[in-house]
Amino acid sequence: MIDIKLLRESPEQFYDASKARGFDGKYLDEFFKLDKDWRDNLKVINELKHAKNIQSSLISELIKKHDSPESAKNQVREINSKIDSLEESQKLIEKERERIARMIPNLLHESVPVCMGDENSVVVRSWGTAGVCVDDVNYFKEATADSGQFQIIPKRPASHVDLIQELNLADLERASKTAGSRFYYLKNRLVKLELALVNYAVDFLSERGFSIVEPPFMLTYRAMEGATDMETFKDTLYKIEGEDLYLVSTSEHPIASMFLDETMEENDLPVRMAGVSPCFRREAGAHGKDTKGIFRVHQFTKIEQFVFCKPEDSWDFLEELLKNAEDIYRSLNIPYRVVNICSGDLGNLAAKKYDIEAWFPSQGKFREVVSASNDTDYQARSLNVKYRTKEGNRFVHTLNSTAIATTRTLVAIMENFQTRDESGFAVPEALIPYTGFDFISK
RNA sequence: GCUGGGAUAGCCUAGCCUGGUAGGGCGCAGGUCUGGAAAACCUGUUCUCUUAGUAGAUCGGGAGUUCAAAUCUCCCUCCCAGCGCCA
Repeated sequence: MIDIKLLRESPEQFYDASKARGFDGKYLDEFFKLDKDWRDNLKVINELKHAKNIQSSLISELIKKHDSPESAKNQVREINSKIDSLEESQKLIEKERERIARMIPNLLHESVPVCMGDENSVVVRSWGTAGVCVDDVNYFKEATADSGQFQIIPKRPASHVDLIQELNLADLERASKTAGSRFYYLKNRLVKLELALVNYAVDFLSERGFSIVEPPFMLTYRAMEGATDMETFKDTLYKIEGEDLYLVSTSEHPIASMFLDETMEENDLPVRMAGVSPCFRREAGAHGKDTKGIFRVHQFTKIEQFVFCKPEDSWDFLEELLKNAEDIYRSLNIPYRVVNICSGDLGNLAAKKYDIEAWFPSQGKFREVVSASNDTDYQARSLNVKYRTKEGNRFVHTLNSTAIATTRTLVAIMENFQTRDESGFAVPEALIPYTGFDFISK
């Protein structure tokens, strides 16, 4: 959530940020109207309570002096009925103000490109030598701002959908029978390769100072609401029937909410954590997109980087998280580009976001595999996570970034390391110590 | 799941039986003192409000009784111990 005090003090920057994100400022107008009502109401309530407290101590004195307190009692009863009705309407105002305040997006970092639509996001750099089919060369050049290295390949490799069925690496039909579309039974060496990716990412991040966390895979509404933007995302979450529990859609959320309502010590910051968890996503609204295979699924495993830090350090940490993720993809030898996501395509929490998009030669496209965001104090405020300084308690800054989302990375490997004859694919060298084999074929 | 004991400010703790301004300690910050420090003493330590007060709120959460609830009643959550069940 945004800083309400800051919003009252300098509303202009919030109007600017909203405009850049493609919202009109109506909900801000609405907020200010409700906030004024709330404050006016509060003033009256506090005055009444003050009068009540005076009468109350008067009663206590009268009783001590053996005088009759009846008239004072009646006065308190009268005041109480006024307070009751005012507080009732105050509650309604507060609830609505809260609902609107939670919709107000974070301010933007100055380096975020201001525009609508993901095609306008700025390509920061590209890496690796991509295998590009003749038909895709123009797209590739454009998508890398003409700076991408590539090698012409005679035709697009087999799609991962065909390959996993051909090589007996997954059973999609039976998963759709037992669980529905967008589920999968992974099989055989693909399971080992997935476990290798998990272990590789865990080791990689351990060596870079992250502690490893396997969080709860479900969260209460309170924790989930603090960690994410429920207004936008509640339709994408699975709810456990009859319980106040939601399946996590990323370990970002259980890790962010780990310190809910806590005050951390300044010396304990920064905290770097690597979360390992399954991610459950309803993918509502994604009908027709990537319907086949394991590219977009309801359940996958992800290793996530998360940082709690002091406000003055968070922009450096965004670069650190991006570098870690890039280094992982470089070590796997998967070509990619880095994109600075433009204002119209940012989530409400993020002040700035980089995506890493891997090259998928059989789709002839760059597709998102990593998303690294600085949420500044926005998430920490909703979760009430502070740290102690000599000048008082301040909200921490939080950042998150994918390290490896297994299914998409598996697809990237299958497509980029495929043999010309489509009979199999190589295991990236960095993973061989984890798999114990260097090739997957029939 | 059952029985019992708990939850008070960053931490520890008193108050609860018997309703009437939440007290103390530690830690931290500032001050007095000092050449400097320690000790001692003093002040402060959570949240809200643009009339910043002789203001309001706050004792795990919610509801109730009452003029008044940390305190009494009911419901819920979590923690601890014992018992039960269990991969």
